[in-house]
Amino acid sequence: MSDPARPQRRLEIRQQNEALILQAAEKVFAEAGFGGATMQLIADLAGLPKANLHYYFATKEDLYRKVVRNIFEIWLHAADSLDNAPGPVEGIGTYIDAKMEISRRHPDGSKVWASEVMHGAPVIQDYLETTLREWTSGRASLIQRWIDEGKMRPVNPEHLLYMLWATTQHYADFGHQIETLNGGKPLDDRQWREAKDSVKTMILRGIGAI
Amino acid sequence: MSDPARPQRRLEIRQQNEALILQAAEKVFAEAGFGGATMQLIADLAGLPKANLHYYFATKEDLYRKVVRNIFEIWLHAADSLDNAPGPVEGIGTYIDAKMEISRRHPDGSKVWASEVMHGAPVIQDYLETTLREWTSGRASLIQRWIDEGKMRPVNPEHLLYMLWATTQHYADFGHQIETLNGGKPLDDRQWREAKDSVKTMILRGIGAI
DNA sequence: ACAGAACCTGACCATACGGTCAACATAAAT
DNA sequence: ATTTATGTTGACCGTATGGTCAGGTTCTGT
Repeated sequence: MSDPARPQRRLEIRQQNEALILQAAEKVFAEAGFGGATMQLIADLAGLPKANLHYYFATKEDLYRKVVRNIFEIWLHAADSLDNAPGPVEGIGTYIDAKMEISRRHPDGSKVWASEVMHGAPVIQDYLETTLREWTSGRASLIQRWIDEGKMRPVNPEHLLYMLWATTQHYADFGHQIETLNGGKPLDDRQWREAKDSVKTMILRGIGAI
Repeated sequence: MSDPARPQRRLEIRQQNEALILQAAEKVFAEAGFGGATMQLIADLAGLPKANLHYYFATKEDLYRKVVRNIFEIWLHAADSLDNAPGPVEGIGTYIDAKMEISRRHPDGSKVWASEVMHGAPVIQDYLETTLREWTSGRASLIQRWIDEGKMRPVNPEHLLYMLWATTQHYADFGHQIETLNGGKPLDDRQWREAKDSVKTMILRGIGAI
């Protein structure tokens, strides 16, 4: 039935279904990997018939591609905290907070990203070579500036960035292992705060910023 | 043809073929994930007919299970360096060296392990709950002892262990990303030395051991 | 009211995959 | 020399999966 009160019905439906599918896909890809994921599973989780998925996303690879790019965007935005910071304590401190928060709220995305990179970045390679490369060299310069200004000890900026990525994403990618070592229970609020504090303290002290 | 000069022919063949298959399997599982890997691919890489794989390993899951357990063993042995060390500088320093060396020489194993844990540890869960849990609490006590003896600042031992795992394994699991950011070339000897030094310096300084 | 576009979906298809098996080859034991 | 156990392999099978499509429904502009 046509509904004159909602003139944008078509657009609405499209956006809603695409979001539903992408959300389900992210979870299934995270849990099973690209090869292990099935369109049927994603369809079931999204509550749509499988054929409907193929109406919005031509192929499984196409759907996967969009999931990965979505994640990449979120990743990049987290870096805004690094810029416009007066020094490493605020800049890197907030960056760690932001990335830890993503690991907590968005673990599936982190896993899909890790999986993609581990398998040689078949669909995101171009982004690695352009966007990520620029991003990295930009932040490396920023860190170098802080070093030159005497705000932290001289460390290799690239390896510092790797350490930031590794440490924060570990709480998402290896969340299951951490949960198991935590007696089978996910970290609670207090434990997440402790994790953040530990990471921040060790890294900021490690670079001589505090 | 029978060869009386080699009375152990059977054993030899078995060991050689099993090793060949496990080696090929590790690579394929690392590159494609469990779901994406096919027995045919593993067979081709091992230079054996597919049916032969099923003679030595009943199912794909069985083969995968053995690959994962192999890796787990290597992992645990790397920890010997932690024990019998007089303090954190030597203990954690050598541990980082050992784990970085594994990441460099055995990246496929690291990826398979990461993949397994990311997907909820379907085949290694029991090991996580027994062996790894004991291992972790043992090393956490060791670290706590060092703290009590004033050899390092008070930090949360668990989170320090997570940081050690995350940082070192990152060079294997995200090796492709690092390679891309390094201009498409793998890290050379000098760069690996710099990576090790960076990690060691930042962490040891981060815990106040140096 | 009507036409045309966008959306929906059950049924279907080709393929690829894990796994089996029967027949054979080689090695070891007697 | 003969028998038995172990290793080898091409051909085959059932199933699950990604993807298609025809026919239908709902929406939107005129």
